[in-house]
Amino acid sequence: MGASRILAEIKQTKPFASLEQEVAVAFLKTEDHLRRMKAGLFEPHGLTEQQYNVLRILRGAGKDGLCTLAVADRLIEHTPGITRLIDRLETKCLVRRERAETDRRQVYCFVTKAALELLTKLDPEVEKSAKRAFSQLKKAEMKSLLDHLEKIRDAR
Amino acid sequence: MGASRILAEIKQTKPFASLEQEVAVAFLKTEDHLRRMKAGLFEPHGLTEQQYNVLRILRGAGKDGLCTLAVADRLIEHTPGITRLIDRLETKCLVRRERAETDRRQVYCFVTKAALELLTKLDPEVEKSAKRAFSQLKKAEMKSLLDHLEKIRDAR
DNA sequence: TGTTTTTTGTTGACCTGTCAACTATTGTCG
DNA sequence: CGACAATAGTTGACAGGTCAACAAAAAACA
Repeated sequence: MGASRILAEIKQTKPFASLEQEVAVAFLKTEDHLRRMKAGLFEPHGLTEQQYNVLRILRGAGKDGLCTLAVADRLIEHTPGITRLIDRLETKCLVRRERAETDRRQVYCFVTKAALELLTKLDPEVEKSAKRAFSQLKKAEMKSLLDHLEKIRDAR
Repeated sequence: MGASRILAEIKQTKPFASLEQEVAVAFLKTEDHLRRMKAGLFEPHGLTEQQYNVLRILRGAGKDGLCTLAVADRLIEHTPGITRLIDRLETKCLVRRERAETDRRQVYCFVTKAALELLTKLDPEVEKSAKRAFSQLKKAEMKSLLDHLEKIRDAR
């Protein structure tokens, strides 16, 4: 039953080549599930998940701001996309950019007041959504999941 | 130590609002890790992960082929992208398409011989990659992980 | 000082995901 | 049969991830 469940979901008849491949597919399905959930959360506010992540990072940076690549660094993802991502946030007046005087290569980014208000409104929704997403897991299960995820990231 | 590990990875100082949010971030990091791993696997063969998935689905369908939306259905992801995805596979001569005679709206897709050969070459690599990705997990841990992932997908 | 290297950020091109709108064909129902 | 709805697929537009190439400024170095 456990094994056949994922097989049914992907409409395959052949069994998995290995337990590892079954985990890989289950992971993919779960990723997708969570991604849709989050998209549904942010979309009503005109944000994408990545845009929200950038805003959170910038809120964390406070009024010192952060230069562009430092934002990219803290993001899951990396350099080239960040410029355009922040472009869109600037267009929406959620981010303000300013070239550094000391090092004129750097561009510092700051959250605007509007962004802070939006984030404040989103905070409880994000929390609620996370609680719901993992509502079927007990605390101990979540901890075990955290541990497994860590081990996956540690594999070489 | 467990908790501070992810905090360090995302270079945040504030603790997580909740265990649930910590799991969400850990999940995101792990997704990214796996995605890069797979990209590195397929890229040398000129394929993306999605293209590979489509080829596997079509191999599974055998010489009966599958109509376009049936492929999309079996994919994690959905309709509109599928046309262009298959366009690119057709360009590479890995997929052949044919309009159905009985229902002229339908377009059936088939893997080509070249695609089958490519898949045969990839099979052991995919298996090896999956084994390595989850090499730090014992069998029981993988099963527990499968169970947790299922519970996440079940949450409403 | 002047040349070279590194850092910071940006742009172009391509692939994918997503939504809305659209075509063509088939099915339904009065 | 003819209007209308449903189905299969396609297209356009935009967000994002990714790579390679690039410009500007700063740092290193001879």
